[in-house]
Amino acid sequence: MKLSTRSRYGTRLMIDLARHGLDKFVQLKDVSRRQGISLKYLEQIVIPLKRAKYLVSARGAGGGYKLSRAPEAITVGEIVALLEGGKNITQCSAKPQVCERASSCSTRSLWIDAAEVLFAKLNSVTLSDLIENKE
Amino acid sequence: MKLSTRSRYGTRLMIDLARHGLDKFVQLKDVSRRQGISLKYLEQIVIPLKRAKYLVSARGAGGGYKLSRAPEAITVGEIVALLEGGKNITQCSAKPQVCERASSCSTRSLWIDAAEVLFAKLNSVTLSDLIENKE
DNA sequence: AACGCTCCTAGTAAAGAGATAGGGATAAGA
DNA sequence: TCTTATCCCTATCTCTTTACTAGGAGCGTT
Repeated sequence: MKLSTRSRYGTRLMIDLARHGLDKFVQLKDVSRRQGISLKYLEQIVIPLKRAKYLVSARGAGGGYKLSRAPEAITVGEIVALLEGGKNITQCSAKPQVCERASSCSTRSLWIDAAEVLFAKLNSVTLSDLIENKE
Repeated sequence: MKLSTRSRYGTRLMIDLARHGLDKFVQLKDVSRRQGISLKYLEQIVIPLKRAKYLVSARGAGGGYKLSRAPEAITVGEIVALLEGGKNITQCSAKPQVCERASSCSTRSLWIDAAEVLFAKLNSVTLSDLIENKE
């Protein structure tokens, strides 16, 4: 029941871009230095974020990444859902077939409801809400 | 970001006891059969629940377990928090010292708030709320 | 005394987390 | 055109956790 480093680092990466990359491309090298996260690890985390079009990239010297939308239009919930691989807290939420009891299980709908309130909270916070506080 | 089987099985165990063990002791063997969970695994899951006084046991022939409180007085949130080892979604929530950035991290308080709404939801549901539905 | 149950301690296989490593593709600038 | 900076892709590796399985000791009822 712990958030993975992928979600947490991914969120920090996005906040870093929101802080420094509104107009220009920001290099992962710099994010790595500022956030204290290994460059090679960041390179992996950035892939799904790029595929999902949350950011755009430029290759070659002087390249980097920047947000493809305004920070106000990107919620933490979206980032977490993307990097965690879904909005579910249990396997049976999305795939009832993994448990033969799913159809009649009184706990299953609770796990689904719980995940819903969790992501409702995360979706209520945008990147711009998190820029304010100093590093 | 997935609930462990310990929490999920533990919750089902407690519900099973709420259904069948209000007045008498129920054997884990029977819970195992009804819930389709290995007896040996249940024996492990039951330990923290017993230590935390959510249930009482009787040894020897005819022994077993039963709830120590009314089903209305036990919430799923308590069970999950116990079996997951806390109400936190990140390590840094309870132990800021694991991350040198904790004191100034704008995401940390978000992870804490998110865990709070999650457990608020789980705490709003008691065992008796879950007995109603058929197995 | 025999049996049935809880209780305690180990062990273990598989998966996932959290990285590290090496090099290829691409584009800017000298 | 060459060099360099950067993204991009794939593979590998270690460690921890998860999800069990196993064996037997302790205890109490019958």
